[in-house]
Amino acid sequence: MHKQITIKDIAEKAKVSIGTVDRVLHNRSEVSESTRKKILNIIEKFNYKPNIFASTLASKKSAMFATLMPKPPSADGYWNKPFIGIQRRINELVQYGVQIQPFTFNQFNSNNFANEAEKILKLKPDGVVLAPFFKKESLTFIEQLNELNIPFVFIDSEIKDAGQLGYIGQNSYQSGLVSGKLLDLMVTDGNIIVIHFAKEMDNQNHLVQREKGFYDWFKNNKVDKHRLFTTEVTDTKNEGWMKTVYEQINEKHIKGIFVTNSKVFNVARLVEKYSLKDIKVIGHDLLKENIEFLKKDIVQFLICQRPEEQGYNAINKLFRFVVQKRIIATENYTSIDIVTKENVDYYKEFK
Amino acid sequence: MHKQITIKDIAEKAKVSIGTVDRVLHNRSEVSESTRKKILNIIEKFNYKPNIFASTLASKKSAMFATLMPKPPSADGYWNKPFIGIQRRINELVQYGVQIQPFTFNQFNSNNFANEAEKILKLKPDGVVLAPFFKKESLTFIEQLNELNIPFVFIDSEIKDAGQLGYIGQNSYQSGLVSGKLLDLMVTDGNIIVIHFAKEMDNQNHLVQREKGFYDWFKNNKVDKHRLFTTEVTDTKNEGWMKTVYEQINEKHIKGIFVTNSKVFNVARLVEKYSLKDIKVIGHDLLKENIEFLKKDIVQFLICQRPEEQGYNAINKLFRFVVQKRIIATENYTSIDIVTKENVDYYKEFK
DNA sequence: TTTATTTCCGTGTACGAACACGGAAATAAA
DNA sequence: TTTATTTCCGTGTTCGTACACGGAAATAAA
Repeated sequence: MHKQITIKDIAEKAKVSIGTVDRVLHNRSEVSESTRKKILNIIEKFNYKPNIFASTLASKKSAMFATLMPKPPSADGYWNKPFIGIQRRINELVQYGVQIQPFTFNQFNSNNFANEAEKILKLKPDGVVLAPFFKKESLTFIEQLNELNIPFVFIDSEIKDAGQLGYIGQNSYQSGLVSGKLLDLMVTDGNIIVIHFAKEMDNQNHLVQREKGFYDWFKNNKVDKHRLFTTEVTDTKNEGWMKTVYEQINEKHIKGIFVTNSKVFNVARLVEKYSLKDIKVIGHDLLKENIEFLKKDIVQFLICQRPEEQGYNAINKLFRFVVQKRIIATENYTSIDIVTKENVDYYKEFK
Repeated sequence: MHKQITIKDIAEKAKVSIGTVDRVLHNRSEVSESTRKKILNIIEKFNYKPNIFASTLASKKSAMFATLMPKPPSADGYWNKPFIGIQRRINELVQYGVQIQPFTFNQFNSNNFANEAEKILKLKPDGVVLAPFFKKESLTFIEQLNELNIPFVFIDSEIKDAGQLGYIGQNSYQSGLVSGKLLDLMVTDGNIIVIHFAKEMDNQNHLVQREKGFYDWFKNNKVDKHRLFTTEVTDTKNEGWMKTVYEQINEKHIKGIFVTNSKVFNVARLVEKYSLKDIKVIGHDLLKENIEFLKKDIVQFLICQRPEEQGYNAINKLFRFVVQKRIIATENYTSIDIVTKENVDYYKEFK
């Protein structure tokens, strides 16, 4: 092992005591300018790196992180997945004394979001993982986090230049391009429809971006052999929506469907119910049910973004910054994975 | 932080000295059966976990790992990539005192492999990352590793049940299926050719498996609108091979080409040289040149396996097992990534 | 010059585990 | 009973950093 220089070594080289070096390292109290410089030079020259083991052992501080994400409606819901990754990284870090305090909010209630954010602030955690679902509320939350000097990372979606430690999520526009390409490849003739399953499109910037990318692919590549339509389905509680969509499919000679989020299983159910043939379907995310339809070849492609990995990485970012005091890359666009029947088995499990 | 119990605590509870507890923990020397049991009970009951920081600090042991992989022919060669990932993980682990000793061998010389393996054995590292290119030589190497109790992981390809800590690589057959699906999707009429660029197919089990998967996709899906051909190109030093392949393309009415490894740029050059139109090309791996051809739309898809991540994970596996003494999952099939012009930017960089 | 105040810095202890040394108690051999 | 041998266990030091305490030296105020 390449021998690392220690504080003691530095002290010897600089002909001062360990305490003095310590003061320089932590600007603890006054040190004369001359010896400070001397010590800093040596630190620089010999590339001193504190021994993380001794450091944490001596300081015996432990970090507590908070997460703020939508509450998943069921055990299969999308938002369980980032949390699985978060849990996993936390488990790995128990020996480092890292703890987590999860908070969730109702996706349709911005007040709830604000309340939970308030709770987090009271807790004064050492770091926050945040899905900035409601922009206004997120901004006030972030402002306070910045004031308290609490680092935070965005997950899933982001607000630019808000002082975040980083963002972890997908480039939705770009993933729309991918969907466009794939659906065009499969649909030789006939038209295409984009379906949004969402109660309120306001806070669903992802879906808008994906649609935009999707349309742009056809524009950019000058493909005009199909006409494109878009529709929104706000309520899937009763199956009334199916009829409406089914009629559209028939009337508009639809041969390809792009669902802008993980609710593609709805369309798959529709396809099954009406025994539609020759319809190609693309959607998002590896929900259990989506995978089943993928294997049955009712859905041809799923675009996925490794949500577990995102959660894992979010905590990891905080850990590296807060505990290990490393410098962190801000950017973190997740890969846009193209998943099909043939390779889905190698994405399902999260390593 | 949930307070962890310490050796001192155990000693107090058991009314013995710290040294005794220490002896029980490390079976260092004799301890009377009664006190041993008493201590073990307390350890069990309070779920004692050694403080990893104090432990590593005190023992100041450091691990040394060796790697044995093919020597890349150039700085752009495929085999640089796993090594980049290895380096990266090693860098992260310097503070843990982890070191690495890389060994490479000539892909066309099994003696060279054996020699390098010999060197590694002399070194007695704490772990080995190994690409078992030559089966016979690998087996004798592995046997000795097992004797010396040196854990090892396979990378890229594997030998089943050889006592490895794990395997990290792709399922080649399955990736062949994916290539089949994609190429069929793009090629509406015309025939398809599979090209192996390899000097000796003997040690290239991957390529064989990929071809097999490729063919099987058409068989399984009862697609017989194209005829399939296979050819091998053993030498690309001079451009003579191009003419031969070009003639085949014409004669056999080829509209789709599948290259079973990273040398797909060769075919792309051919396509450019002869200004071929309407030819769809699929290959493997994100080499710089391959990416360029992907962006130019001369290659339509690249199947990729995140080689950097594989290297990273290989070292990580060893680290977790050797240094952190954790239990490790053996299996580790890498994802089969479908990369296209539209999503390549999110695979290029290795995080 | 004496006393008060500021600036500067050395010493000592703690963190929790690893390990070495050697001493006491128990047992066996003389 | 004395000596030798084995079984068992306590004490003390080390790893490298963090941090508290307080003392000496330098400067300012009396």
